[in-house]
Amino acid sequence: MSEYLFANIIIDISHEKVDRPFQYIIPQNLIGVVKEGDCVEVPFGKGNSLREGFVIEITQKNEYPVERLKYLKGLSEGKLGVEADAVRLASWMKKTYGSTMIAALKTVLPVKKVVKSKEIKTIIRKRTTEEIIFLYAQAVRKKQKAKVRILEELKNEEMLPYDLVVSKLHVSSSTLTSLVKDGTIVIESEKVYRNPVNSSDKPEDQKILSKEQADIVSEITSGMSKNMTDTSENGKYLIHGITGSGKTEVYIKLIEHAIKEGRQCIMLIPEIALTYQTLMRFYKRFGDRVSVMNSTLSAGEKYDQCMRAYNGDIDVIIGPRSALFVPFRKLGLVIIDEEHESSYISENNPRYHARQTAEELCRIKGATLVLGSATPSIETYFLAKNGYYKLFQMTKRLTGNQLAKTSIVDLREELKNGNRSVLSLKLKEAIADRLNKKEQIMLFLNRRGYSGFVSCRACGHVMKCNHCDVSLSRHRGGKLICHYCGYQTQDVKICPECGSKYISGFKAGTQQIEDELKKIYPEIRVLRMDADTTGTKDSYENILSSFAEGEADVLVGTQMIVKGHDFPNVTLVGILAADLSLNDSDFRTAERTFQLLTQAIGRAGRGEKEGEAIIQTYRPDHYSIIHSAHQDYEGFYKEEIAYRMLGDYPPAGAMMHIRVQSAAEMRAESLAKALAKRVVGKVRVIGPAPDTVSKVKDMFRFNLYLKGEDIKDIEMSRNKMEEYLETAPIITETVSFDLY
DNA sequence: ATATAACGGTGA
DNA sequence: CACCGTTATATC
Repeated sequence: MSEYLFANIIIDISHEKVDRPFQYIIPQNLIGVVKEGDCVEVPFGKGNSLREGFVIEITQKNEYPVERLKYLKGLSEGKLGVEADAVRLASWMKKTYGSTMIAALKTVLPVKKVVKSKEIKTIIRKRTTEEIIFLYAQAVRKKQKAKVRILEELKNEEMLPYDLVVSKLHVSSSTLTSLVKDGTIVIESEKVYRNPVNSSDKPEDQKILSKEQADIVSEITSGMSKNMTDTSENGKYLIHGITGSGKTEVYIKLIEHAIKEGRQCIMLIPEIALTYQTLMRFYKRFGDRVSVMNSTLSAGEKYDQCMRAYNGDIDVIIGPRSALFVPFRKLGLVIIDEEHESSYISENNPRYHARQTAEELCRIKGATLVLGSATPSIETYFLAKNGYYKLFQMTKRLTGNQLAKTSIVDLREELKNGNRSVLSLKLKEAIADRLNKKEQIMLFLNRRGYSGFVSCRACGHVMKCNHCDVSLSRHRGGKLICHYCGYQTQDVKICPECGSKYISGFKAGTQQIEDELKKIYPEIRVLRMDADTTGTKDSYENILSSFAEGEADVLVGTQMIVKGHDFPNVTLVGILAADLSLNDSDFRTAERTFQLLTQAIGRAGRGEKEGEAIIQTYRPDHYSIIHSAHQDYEGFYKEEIAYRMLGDYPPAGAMMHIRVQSAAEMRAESLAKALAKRVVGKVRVIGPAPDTVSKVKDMFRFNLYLKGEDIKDIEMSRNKMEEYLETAPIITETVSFDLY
């Protein structure tokens, strides 16, 4: 320890490797003046030439002998606007999510990588539309599916981006070479890349907005324009629009407006929903001013994208949460589509939440934030109701076709009537009907939360914790444990509600369903999609596209099948056990169930034909199921928010989840207990208790929950815990903090 | 980035 | 071995 204060500084971040901070002494007169995230001038190198750097940490510990440290020169006005903004954002992330500054910087700054410049290839059509149509018909006849897909696109487009065709249309390079050989197309490299699809000369794409859409666009754009002169107050909006109400068109208009004002846009999309159709709409409108980022890009390619943005070569970036950190100089608009999606929360450190981070980014940049969803998260909707976001409702479907006719089947009745199959009578009939009509079916198995909870097959009763209103799960040794508070009780043999002996852990996988279907309809062609059948991202897309091509009658799957893709020929959606996710042990289960069901129902009847949805459940009276069957978000919200208020769950109060992992069970538990003692302020501690998955890869997990009215108390408690962790003798333990 | 140390080849 | 050009290395 010494009497000095030191500043850890990163020099000239855009050029240097980010992971090397240098330490300087803060001179007396600057103590209290220099803050974390500030841009400062320091003498650097042998010549002591003055360089600009960013303060990432202020500390009393010197990592280096004091005699060899230099003095910080002073504050710099920091003309590197983009970098300074990034550092500010990183500093906010560090504070909010409790990561290290280095980790935060690494996510925020584009990591410089030596890039072997990969040429961008373009496919150019060499035949007339008539010839293409002829070839298309020929391909259909020969059942050349890949060729059909590409020719279909070529009917309308003179040229297509090569990457997009390969990745999103699943056309292999061999297919393309054969097309090149017979002279249908040529492939050109980026050097001579011209973009014929210009935003201005494509008037047929300028769809006329409905009144609903136009009103939203005009209100948000006028706010954006005001923002040009006064950036102190940036607009924040939530668009609640049912599926098919035309949100994308609104986004496009908003982006156009921002570009007209010389500003750039970031549009976040859940990775899984990045479909070819959606992308093409943006390409057609914005040509080469738009760029897409996805997880298949290499680090070098990602860096390339960032440089293009930095140099002003593009105006729009579309991508998953990491696209938020693309360094635009004059960012004017951030759009987050499907705002409620869980993929917006980062899994690794810093565990940032894209919505909150976007909000801070917009504040720093004076940019407008637009959130969109058919089923907004309760938190967001709550904030919108309280005026924090301006709320817009889009209630009309553009196509005019109706939402799927939805019915609920009570599985308890089915069992009473002697049907012990996973498929109810009504669903079986509907399946037979669709098979007859050669229409397609999706069966959705809500398997989330299948973690050994115990339910009665006769009455649907689920064993619950007496203190938490969450389900208990069965553990080895005949114990039922609440993973939320740690409450334990003995396993039961007969249902305490109805006395039936049909009480057991619920089991049903996609495999069983496939077997069952094959038994009843031997001819049926089934495609299965779950974590087991989709090892790679590619196989996931392959299954979806072969289903879209009509290669199967039924698609059976878990969550993944309800997102993204439109299948116009699907007229029946069956939800096999709607309440399974209700037995998740966390306060957001009803919300997730509602969202999933709403999305699943929305899959039926996307084309011309009318759709039908059948929800099978043991809980036909549960509000999340009833409201989703009626597609009634508002009704669901009212009940859900009342429940949150009652239990002090977010958004009514702040809540944090702390997970302790250790190879030794005892150590994990005792560390969790030690952490619980560090809590300060008005904070209630719940737990520690073993996680639902109590052991993963030989690491035992314990959870601790903090609840409080004021988020500051919780943050303070977290800081205390982190302080403790620095001194604690931790060997194999890891701790993660997660703010809800 | 940039100064310097270290390296390494060349020609007298 | 002095001399210069290249390359590796550390910068608090």
